[in-house]
Amino acid sequence: MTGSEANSDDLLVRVSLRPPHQAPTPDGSARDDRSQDPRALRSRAAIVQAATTLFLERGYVDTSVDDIAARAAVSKRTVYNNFADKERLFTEIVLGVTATAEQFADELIAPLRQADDLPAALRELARRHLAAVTRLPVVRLRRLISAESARFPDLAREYHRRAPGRVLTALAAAFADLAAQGRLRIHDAETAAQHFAFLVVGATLDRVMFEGEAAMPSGPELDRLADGGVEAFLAAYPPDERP
Amino acid sequence: MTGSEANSDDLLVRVSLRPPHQAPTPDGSARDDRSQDPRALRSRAAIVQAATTLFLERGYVDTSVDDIAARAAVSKRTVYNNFADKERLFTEIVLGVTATAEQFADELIAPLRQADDLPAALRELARRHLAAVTRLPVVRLRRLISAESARFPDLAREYHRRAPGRVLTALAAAFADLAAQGRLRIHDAETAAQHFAFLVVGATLDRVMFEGEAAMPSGPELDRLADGGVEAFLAAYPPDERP
DNA sequence: ACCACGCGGTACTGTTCAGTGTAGTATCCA
DNA sequence: TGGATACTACACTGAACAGTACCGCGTGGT
Repeated sequence: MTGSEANSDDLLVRVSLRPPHQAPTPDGSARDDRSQDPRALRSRAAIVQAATTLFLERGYVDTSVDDIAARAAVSKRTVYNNFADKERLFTEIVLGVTATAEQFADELIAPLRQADDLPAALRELARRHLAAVTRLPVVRLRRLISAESARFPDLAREYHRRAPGRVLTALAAAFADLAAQGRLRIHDAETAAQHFAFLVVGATLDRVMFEGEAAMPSGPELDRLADGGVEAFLAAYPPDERP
Repeated sequence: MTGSEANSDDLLVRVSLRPPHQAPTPDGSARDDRSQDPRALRSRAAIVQAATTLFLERGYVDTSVDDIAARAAVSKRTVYNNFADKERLFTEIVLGVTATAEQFADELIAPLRQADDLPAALRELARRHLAAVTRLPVVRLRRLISAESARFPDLAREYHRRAPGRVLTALAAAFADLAAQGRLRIHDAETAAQHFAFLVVGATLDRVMFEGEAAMPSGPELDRLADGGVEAFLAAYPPDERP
């Protein structure tokens, strides 16, 4: 287990351990959902961990259920006891990851609203954003989901809406506020948010999507790239001085 | 065959019909390369057409050699007479497409050098670029190559260097010239090129990579997006007036 | 202490697919 | 016209893999 290996922990994967498995008690009787048995919970967690890692490392088709079971130290039967089939396992994992991405987006943008020094806040935001987006498991997730967007179109849409899209909508909302306060000269907040985001992450993300992990820029290089994007943004959308 | 179907013609696929097949005549005798027989040429072209379409439609793993042979109206055996294996067929096709992308990049940037009205030339360039990059087969190619970047790392690097990368280097060179002529206020041409490209195509490309063909913006919408990117770029990197 | 149930192990089914072998046919070129 | 060669059709191998069946075990709840 080398240090450079993709670890699902990196994504803070905390997939719901109480799946909706069946419709909740349509007959009214107390539910014997396997969601209570600690054995089932342990197995389920192990499967999710293993599957997340493997899907990100190898993709959907090149990951077999046998591989997942082996890595989770669980029998294949147990996988199928917890997940109806491979597709549901995949979608559940992606949606779990998506939820954490959504949370990240909100936390990323929040500081902007009470920033005294707007340029400094934007620089900090940009650095965080670029660092997050170029992390290896995130890049792999992007590759994976876009590749499978034909097989799982709804899933791809949902991911995009809640992960990269969420950053843009939150950013646009913050920009709109700042514009209303007269602190940023912006007429179309949504466009400005897109420009900001892709000035900062566009080129690097594109490179990393194709060139392997080897081409990953160093930390200082990432900061330089982020700063360059912010500089261009501030030139295009100049902040008004504080009154 | 519906109008919305991906057609490999869209990419102007003209894969080399004279493959390097074997090392050229190591024994010195005149080579009987199958590259002369019109039967072989016809088969080879049909296979390339079919494989290009199918790989773009379904991806690498979900396209079987049987499918390719059937679509090319050729026996499977003929496929293997022309290409050593599925992987080589794939790489040869991608490299062929890459070559046309490379050519497109050069033709896209060329008009910039003799432009009288620089902002107008940039707007025109941006519209062309965005339109090209969001075309369905191109998007599918991006998905495909990034998805297979683990299986074909060299191929992915090569594609990126020669297709999206080529646009950036050509643009950077043109910007550097314009800056030297005092027509554009730029200190780092490479950074400026990246900013220009991703202001124009970033957000749209990202959306289209995930959301299916359904979410593809209309032509006028694309133009609006391109114009918005150019406007922001010109604000950040103002052109000096012509002397 | 009991026993139900989730578990591991293993073997199995059915299918898909890359790649090969072969024998006979059609096309090219000299 | 004849010899070479690429072609088709089809059968086949071997491997991988999703999903199922079954059995015996051992943990967890009561």
